[in-house]
Parts: sequence; structure tokens; C-alpha cells
Amino acid sequence: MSAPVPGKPVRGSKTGVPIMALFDLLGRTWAMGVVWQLQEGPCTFRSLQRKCENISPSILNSRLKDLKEAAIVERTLDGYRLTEWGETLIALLRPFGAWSREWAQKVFAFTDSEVAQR
Amino acid sequence: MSAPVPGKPVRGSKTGVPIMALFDLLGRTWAMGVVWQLQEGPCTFRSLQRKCENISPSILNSRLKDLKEAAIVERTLDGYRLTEWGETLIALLRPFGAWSREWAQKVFAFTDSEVAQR
DNA sequence: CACAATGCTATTTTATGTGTAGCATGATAC
DNA sequence: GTATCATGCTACACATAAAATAGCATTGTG
Repeated sequence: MSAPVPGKPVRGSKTGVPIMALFDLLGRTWAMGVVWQLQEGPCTFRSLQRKCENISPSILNSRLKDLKEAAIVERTLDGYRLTEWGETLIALLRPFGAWSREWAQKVFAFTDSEVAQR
Repeated sequence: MSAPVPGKPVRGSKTGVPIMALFDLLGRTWAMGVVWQLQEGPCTFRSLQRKCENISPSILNSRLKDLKEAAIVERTLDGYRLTEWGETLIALLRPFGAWSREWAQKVFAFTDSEVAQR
């Protein structure tokens, strides 16, 4: 599938409203996970693959392609890293970490230690 | 597909880390779009369907099921609405609206008026 | 009672994602 | 210099999820 571009119809959305294009992009499997893993710094293809629980190379490559076209990720000699746009995006995404831990605790009865170790 | 639950393996993630379970949930087609549309208030099934560009009822129903199990959406006599968890989640999601418009402008050369009308 | 809207379910078709194999390239190790 | 290894992918074949459409039971309205 082609990477979503605001202004053009995207998967599930025909209008191309920017927020829907963004939701389409981030809604693809592992898209947010890849951005999440890149927040700690640049990463090679294989090492990114390992961080993403050995995601299949075809899907990783496809997600990287989407994220590169969206100017969120770029390739360098060190492998892949977040662009400036990627940095501003992960800044918005970061609060989801704490939110998800509280959610796991309160909604799914995770214990403190379960949340801590995960 | 079953709804993702922190602590159990989810689509694409075997560990069940809360953030990955959340990314799995929000990464399903229209999941973020549905939450987004519910931010303005409760909505009936058909009206939600219309707001989501006539998404197919099967996928809407499936997403609502996931979001209900995750305690993000609940059913009331008026139709569906965000729970308290849903409200805290949409608070984190809301900044993506402005981000996506800037992104559309700067990365994809949208004009002010294009962004405004969409 | 006819008619329309609502809230779905079922079914088929198509698009996506998963898993695995493997190959070209470059860096070490001997 | 060649055997070995890691890397960065590509290419399938198979499984799963999403899209599109039809339609039905229920409730409300004139």
C-alpha cells in the first residue's frame, strides 16, 4: 500500500483530511512502535528489528518506507533515525507511555511490579 | 480479532507491554478516528458511521467492541460515548490535530486555506 | 398499518500482515 | 585470501483483517 499523504484519499478515509492521513499512517502495524523505539536514538535495520520483537523484515521495511515518505524518519549512515518532524511527533506520543501503564493497572489490574518490569 | 489486553500478547507484539497493547488497539483501522469523532459528544451508531465517512458497519462494530473492552468507549441510551478513560486519552490525542495540519502544510505543501477547510 | 431510521449481523472479496528463506555486500578472523 | 559472520534487504506463500454490500429485526412516526 502506498504511504498516506494528506490531501489524497487514504486507507479508510476518502477525504485526505490531515488528521485522517496521520491516523492512517500511525495506524499501520508497528508504525507507532517503530517511532517509539527510535526515540532513544538512531538504530540499524537489524537492531530495530530486534527491538520490535523480531518484526518481519518486509513489514519493517514497508513501515520505514511510509515513515520516510512522511518525513518522520530518515536514513543516515548509522541506520534510521527520527527527523525533526519525528522528534516533534514522539514528543506528542511520549505521554502515552505513562497513560498506558496507568490504564493497565486500573483497567486490567496490573500490579505495580508488573507495570514496572514491562 | 480479539481486543488487545495489556499483559497478553497482542497483534504484532508478544510481550503484552502496556504501550504495545495500546498501540495495537489504537493502530487498528479507524480506532483513533472513532475516538476522535466521539470527542464532540455521544453519538449513535449510524451517525458515528456517517461521521467516519461511511465506514462499514462491520468494522465500526468491531472497533467499538475493542474500545468498549478497553474501557475507552461505553454504550449508553444515547448511543456511544467516551468514558473517563476515553476523555483522558482524547486529551493526549487532541494535539495531533494541530500537528497534522502543520505537517500537511510544511511537508506536503498544503496551503492555509486547504488546511482550514479540511 | 405503511414507511423510514436505527443497530446491527452475515457474506464475499480484497488488502494487509506474518513467517521464512535467502541473497548481495561489507567487515572481521585466521 | 578465503571462511565466517552480521547487515540490509527482497521474494515468496500463507494467514488474517478490512472493505463493501445486502439485509433483517426493532423502534418510532404519520
